Amino acid sequence: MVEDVVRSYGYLTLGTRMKRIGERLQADTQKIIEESGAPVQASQYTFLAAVDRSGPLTIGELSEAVGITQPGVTRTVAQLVAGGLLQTAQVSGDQRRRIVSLTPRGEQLVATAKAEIWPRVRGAVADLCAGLDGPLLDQLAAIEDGLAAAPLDRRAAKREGKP
Amino acid sequence: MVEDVVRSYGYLTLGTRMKRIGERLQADTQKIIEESGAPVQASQYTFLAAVDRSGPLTIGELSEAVGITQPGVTRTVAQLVAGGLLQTAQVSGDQRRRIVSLTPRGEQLVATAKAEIWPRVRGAVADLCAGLDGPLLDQLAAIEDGLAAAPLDRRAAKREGKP
DNA sequence: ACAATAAATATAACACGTTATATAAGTGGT
DNA sequence: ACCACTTATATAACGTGTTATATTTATTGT
Repeated sequence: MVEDVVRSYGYLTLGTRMKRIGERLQADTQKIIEESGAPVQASQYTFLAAVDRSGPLTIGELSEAVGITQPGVTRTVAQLVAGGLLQTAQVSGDQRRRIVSLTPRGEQLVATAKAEIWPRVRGAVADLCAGLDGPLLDQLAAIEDGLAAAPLDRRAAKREGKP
Repeated sequence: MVEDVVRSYGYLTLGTRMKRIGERLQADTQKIIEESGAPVQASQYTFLAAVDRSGPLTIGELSEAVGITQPGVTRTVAQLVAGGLLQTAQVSGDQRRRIVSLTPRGEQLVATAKAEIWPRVRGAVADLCAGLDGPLLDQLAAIEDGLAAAPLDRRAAKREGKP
């Protein structure tokens, strides 16, 4: 067994470590989403959720809302438009802006996600993080250990098996 | 001002959020590295640190040590070999394995990093995380706010200005 | 009114992780 | 000895973020 350098180095490698945990969580979340058969990537839900929550937004506003840079938003929006979940329209009076909104299919997908998928994800993460407290690095270690012991999708299944 | 959806959604978007914070930390770290003129990406330091810490490792062991998948390791090692910082050798008795070790230049780069760069990064992150405690989501919010107020490279500079 | 500047979005090139699969080398049972 | 299986690394295709820059449309100062 080789030592986990990222874990051993503490604050020095905090960025790498948080990114790594985030990717792991997203991958696990993706499995939960796939069990439900929704044709969406975990990261794309963030976009749908933003428009659902705040109403139609321009590309720039959406960029602020989801916290990624504008080129990233432009691309993901294009994918979701191609998938029939989002649509864009021009703003009257400013030809530069485009307003992004949910299509009927997008609305429906969000409604289903709200009812069925998001609660499972939230529950699984809450299960993972239950009782966490104290120094950040300790909590991160607990999350890593927790994920190794039982990934999110297993936690979601378990919670529904015996509520 | 638009609402930050990832932050508002709590546990549901924890993966996205941790990934985002990790990327931000790495980007800030990269700035500190560049001030020192080292020809290395932040994420590549992890590889050098692993070999430095554990001695020569196979690709597979390195994959465990840095916590990323084997294809990712193969690629990054190839880049560092091309950059003259790592070298690989065959294991006698098993032609499949390759052993990765530091070149003299790699050794020197690690020595410099240990003396000059890593302490600055560690100090800046420690400054950012000073006094953090309590629930995970609160700590993440504090980190986000802290980074917005003063990125890591500014914290590193400040600490050296008035110790 | 128009030239210069600013703002919004698009495009290109890259970084760095993933999964799936190919290739080559060892191992074990008959 | 050899066939089947396993193990170690390489390669390919993709996801999703970034920065830098181009393009198009507004805005502003003279």
